[in-house]
Amino acid sequence: MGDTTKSAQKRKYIIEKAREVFASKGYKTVTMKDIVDACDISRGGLYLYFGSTAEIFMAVLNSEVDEDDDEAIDRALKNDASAGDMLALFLKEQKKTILKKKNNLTFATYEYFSENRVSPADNPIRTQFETAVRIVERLIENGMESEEFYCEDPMGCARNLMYVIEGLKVTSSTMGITEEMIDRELMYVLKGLVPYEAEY
Amino acid sequence: MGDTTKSAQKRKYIIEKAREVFASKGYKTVTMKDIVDACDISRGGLYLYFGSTAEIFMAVLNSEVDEDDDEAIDRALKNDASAGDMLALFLKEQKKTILKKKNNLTFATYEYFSENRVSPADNPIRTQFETAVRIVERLIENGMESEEFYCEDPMGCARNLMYVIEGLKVTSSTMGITEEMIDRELMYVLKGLVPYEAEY
Amino acid sequence: MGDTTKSAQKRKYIIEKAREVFASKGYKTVTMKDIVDACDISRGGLYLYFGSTAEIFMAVLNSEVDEDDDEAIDRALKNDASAGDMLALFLKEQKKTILKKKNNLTFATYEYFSENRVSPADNPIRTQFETAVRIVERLIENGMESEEFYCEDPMGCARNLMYVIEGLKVTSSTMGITEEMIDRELMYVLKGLVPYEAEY
Amino acid sequence: MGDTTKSAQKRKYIIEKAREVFASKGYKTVTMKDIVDACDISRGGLYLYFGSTAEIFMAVLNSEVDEDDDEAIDRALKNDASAGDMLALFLKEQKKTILKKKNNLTFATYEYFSENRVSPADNPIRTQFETAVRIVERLIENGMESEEFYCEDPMGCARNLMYVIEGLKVTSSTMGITEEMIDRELMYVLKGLVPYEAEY
DNA sequence: AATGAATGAGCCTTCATTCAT
DNA sequence: TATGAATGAAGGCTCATTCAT
Repeated sequence: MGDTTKSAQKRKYIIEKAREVFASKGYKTVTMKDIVDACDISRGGLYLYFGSTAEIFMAVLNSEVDEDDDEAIDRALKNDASAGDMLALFLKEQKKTILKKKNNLTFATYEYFSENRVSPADNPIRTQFETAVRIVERLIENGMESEEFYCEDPMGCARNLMYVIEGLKVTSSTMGITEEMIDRELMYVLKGLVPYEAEY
Repeated sequence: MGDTTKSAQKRKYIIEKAREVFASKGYKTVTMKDIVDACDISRGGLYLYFGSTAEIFMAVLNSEVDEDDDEAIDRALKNDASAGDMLALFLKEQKKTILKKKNNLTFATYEYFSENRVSPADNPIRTQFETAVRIVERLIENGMESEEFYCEDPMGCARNLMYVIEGLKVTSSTMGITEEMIDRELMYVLKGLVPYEAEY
Repeated sequence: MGDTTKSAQKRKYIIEKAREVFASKGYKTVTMKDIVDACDISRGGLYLYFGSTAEIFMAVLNSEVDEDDDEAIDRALKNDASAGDMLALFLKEQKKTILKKKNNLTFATYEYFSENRVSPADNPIRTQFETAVRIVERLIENGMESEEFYCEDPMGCARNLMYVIEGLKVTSSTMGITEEMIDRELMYVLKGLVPYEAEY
Repeated sequence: MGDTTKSAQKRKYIIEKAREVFASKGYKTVTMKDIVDACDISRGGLYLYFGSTAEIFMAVLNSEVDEDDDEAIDRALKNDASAGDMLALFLKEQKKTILKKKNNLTFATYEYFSENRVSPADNPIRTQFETAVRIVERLIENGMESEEFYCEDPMGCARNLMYVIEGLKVTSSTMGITEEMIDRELMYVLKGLVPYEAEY
């Protein structure tokens, strides 16, 4: 699996370097020259692989191989973890994403999709958002069966949680945020799920 | 109050025109030329008033003189409105902001403060955010006194609401959003406040 | 008549310099930089006046204010010259055009209209060609009235002459030509016009 | 006759493909990349055979192995055709050349020799031109012997005809031309050859 | 022979910024 | 104050040409 030709390797290398550039500068102000410099290749050389920053950015996004949440969730599922543990794990991953400085593409992605409107179905951040909602909803339902959680509207609660997380992400990108602030918000939502006391 | 000299008038005029530009193009990609064109003044003329797009953008932001929520709230307060009505009014304003296409500086502001990190105290969107939280918190408390609302953690609830709104804003800028989607999320939060049934 | 503002003067200056460039390099291979260098202005400066070499070339062509043949012809007409003298004058001008090295736009014009096909009505070289045919035809007819010339098909003869001249022009641009060669061809045509002997 | 090695075959193949490129784009704007693309070979591969577009163009020209007029003329001569028929045949070939869209190198050739001045003796279009003049002259003389034609200056007439054809060629490249226009001009010249009436 | 990745020069175009008027 | 011409830097893109494989 995976093309291992030299060309494919270099493509991968460019994508990696470009991710760093986008993570630190956002999307809009990144130039082909920025990426050329980061990769230490020639101007023309870059054009052999990508024709524009938009193309590179899409390649960067597509290489984000869902390793984050989903993989961790899958691992957790296989381990017969409790719903509470799994939700905690999910939230831990989200926190990591919100807080990480290096390689954080959140804002660049906002910029890209603010400039290039795509249909909802093709919009990866929307798809990701909706997937996350469904995952959380499922976790809540599982938690209700095992009597770990109590919730009158699991789907509504899942959406509420994800919008809060989206709000935390943008807050982090634009105003700065601390781990405590994230914990406080997540905890508030979780409290609404726990029958008698919070255990997050 | 307010400088009414010709110079001040022109400054104001530039700011108005510039707001339209930022609202439609965002922050990063706006050039001095864009603003010169929008204002229909000379290149050199603009420089007499502002030295960069950053400077103009800050002027635009500072001219956003709290006319939005606060003014409406103030009007409402004077009218002896109930807490429920006032919260409904506040949310209506927020909805309007999220949905409006023209003159919507939300994303440009994100871009600006993502690029120019300022200390929390000087960050107007943070200040605005915190002000909004305090207003909502106060409204909830008022509502509890009048037994319109029931809430165990008014501050937590207020913050939850504002993060959801922040999430809705960025969703609107990047994925598109409908009025129904906004209503659904706001309703979910409000339901948690109503003793027995939702009346929003 | 004629805009005398500084801007118009500079425009004129650029056109003059550009003409020299097109005359020596043809049309296709001329770059904006070539013209910038010839004018000794800045890259950006040129763009204030013209957006492309095509635009400049059209401006050069349009500044070719018919001073050549027509003016000379007009002068001649006013002087009550004989048809023979006038035709001789016309041909002298054509010869000059064919032979001149400096400022000869013939080939550049060929290149331009070979690349940018325009409708016959808008094609200046076609218009010029047809005008010339009509002038020659008229001169022949006048010459017949004054019994200087004899010709069974004045229009056919006029066209034949102009196609020969066109052939001489392109020959000059691509193979080189001498004054003698031109004279020989023109003389051949003229001989067909003279009742008994050639007097050109 | 003819090298049949693989290498020579490939050279031939490149020349053929290149001819199409020059015919459709002219000479000056053709790049090595254009030819590489047309041949579907590698960049480096092309350089094994040719070092520049100029070199390729000369190869294309040299492969134009007089198949056109001369061959047809030769065929005609062998068939004991009359001078009138042969001249008609010659003109038909010329017309075909002027009118054909595909594979028409006329203008590219003009461009090449306008840029690269060569001595008259080495200039293939000049050589071709002069050969054609001599052929026509000969045909006229033959026609006089057989009393098909009458002409006081066969060489002058032959040159006149060929310059007209040159004029028609360039007109075709730059302004467009119809078959009728060509016929009209050729007919005009022929009429001058026919003792009493035209029979072309 | 043949490939095609890589380089770097060169042209295009747009902008921020300055400055004489 | 106000203008807008002028500059030069910066980034985009393409191509001729080379070279390791």
